[in-house]
Amino acid sequence: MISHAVEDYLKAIYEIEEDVGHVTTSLLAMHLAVAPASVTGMVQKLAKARPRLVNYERHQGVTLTPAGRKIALEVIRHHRLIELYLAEALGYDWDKVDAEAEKLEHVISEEFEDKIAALLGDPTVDPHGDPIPTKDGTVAEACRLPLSAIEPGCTVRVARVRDADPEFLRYLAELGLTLRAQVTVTKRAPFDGPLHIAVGEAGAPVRTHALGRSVTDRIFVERQ
Amino acid sequence: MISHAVEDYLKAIYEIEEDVGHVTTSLLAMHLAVAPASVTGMVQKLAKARPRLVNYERHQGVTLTPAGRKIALEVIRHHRLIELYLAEALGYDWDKVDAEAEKLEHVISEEFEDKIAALLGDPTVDPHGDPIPTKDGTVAEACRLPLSAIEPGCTVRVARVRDADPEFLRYLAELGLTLRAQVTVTKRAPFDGPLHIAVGEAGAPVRTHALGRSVTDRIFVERQ
DNA sequence: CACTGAATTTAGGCGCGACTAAAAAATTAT
DNA sequence: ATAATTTTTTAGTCGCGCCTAAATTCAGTG
Repeated sequence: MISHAVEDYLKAIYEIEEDVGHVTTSLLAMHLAVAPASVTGMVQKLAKARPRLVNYERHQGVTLTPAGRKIALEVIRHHRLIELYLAEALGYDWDKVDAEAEKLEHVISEEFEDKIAALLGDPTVDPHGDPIPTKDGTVAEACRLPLSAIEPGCTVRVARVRDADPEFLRYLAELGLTLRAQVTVTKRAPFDGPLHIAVGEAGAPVRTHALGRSVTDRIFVERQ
Repeated sequence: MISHAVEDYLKAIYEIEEDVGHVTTSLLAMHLAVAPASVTGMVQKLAKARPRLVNYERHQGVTLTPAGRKIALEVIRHHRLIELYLAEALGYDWDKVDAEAEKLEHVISEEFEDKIAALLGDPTVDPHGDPIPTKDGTVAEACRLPLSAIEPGCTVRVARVRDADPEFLRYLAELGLTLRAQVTVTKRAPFDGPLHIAVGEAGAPVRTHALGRSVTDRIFVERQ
């Protein structure tokens, strides 16, 4: 039996690997809100497990083995399916879904997974635009074009928000910057000045904002 | 923070208290699939907790304190709401809902509870006919009239099935004996002979069965 | 190349909730 | 009333996942 803790470690390793590249003890410790020494201990256990779940050599960081990656993706699939289900079926706001999914992801059965996936029509992204891994363990390439890189004059759509902080998500929602919202970049200040944007669909009231990099770097968009 | 284990103990104590009357160490051990010594240990802890969750004196059995009962009822409310939600919203068969709810009951938030309760229209019974405690901790009197006590000639409705065994529940479903099914008792054999019944609504095809006490004692009915 | 500061690992421990084996208490039978 | 049986409790352990404090190893600088 795989414990919840192990699932959390594997998921965290996958996520850090994905958006930092190299997984260190201290990054894992921060991500999991645990002391670095605890991470070392657990990682050593995962490396000794049969089948091995991670590759580990002291001071060299951690990588997932195929077996470890498989489990990580199953948990992430659960997480993102549940997030979407909570939003679609129960009317959750997008800032609340992460915390609830964090707990549910470890306990739902295969049957539950299949039922909500079918009910949602085998969706490909969760409410933050993160891709939902398929049952056989493939993940679509995530959108990696930050709003901060868009030239003035371009119109794009919000495709992904890379942050789970409820306060940040509520802030974005207030600005109208929800998933699939249309955004036109009107002006880009030199250096690291704010980005001026207009949010809204054609024909609907448009709201304008000036946003710093800490915001625009976390919003990924797709050209239309 | 209340652990899942503590919640399971309090729930088990409540359930045994309800349908046996006196809660002994060994009954609890069986119910929880745990060694009797483990029960003694945990019960002593619950009795020392602040606020005290159970009343306990060695060799005298256990009872819930108001604080313990409150927690037990919250967990049971979760359990039964989830069972009904799984059946209604996700199309689960009634033999599968218990196992899934057993895991989910410990992790859902208040918000989740409220949302599914509202979505189900504040229901009063779960798919097995067990009453769902209200949020303020009141429980409707459960139906206590066993099918085995019904006189030949009487027509009743299935109001509650007091068994969580999936195999048993599938067996009942096969006979047509689901919640709210109409049953007419046609003949009662002397002593502990089988009870002859006819299952089905007026105008619909009726199926007849002969059932032993081990079955008819677990089915509770209401007169129409 | 040695020094310094940061990151990582080792060592030792703790609380939780389970276990087994053995003692003690309660219940039932003689 | 006492002996035999069952139930319950005590005593002592174990694995898990976390902690802190104290080594150790790494990486960047003079």
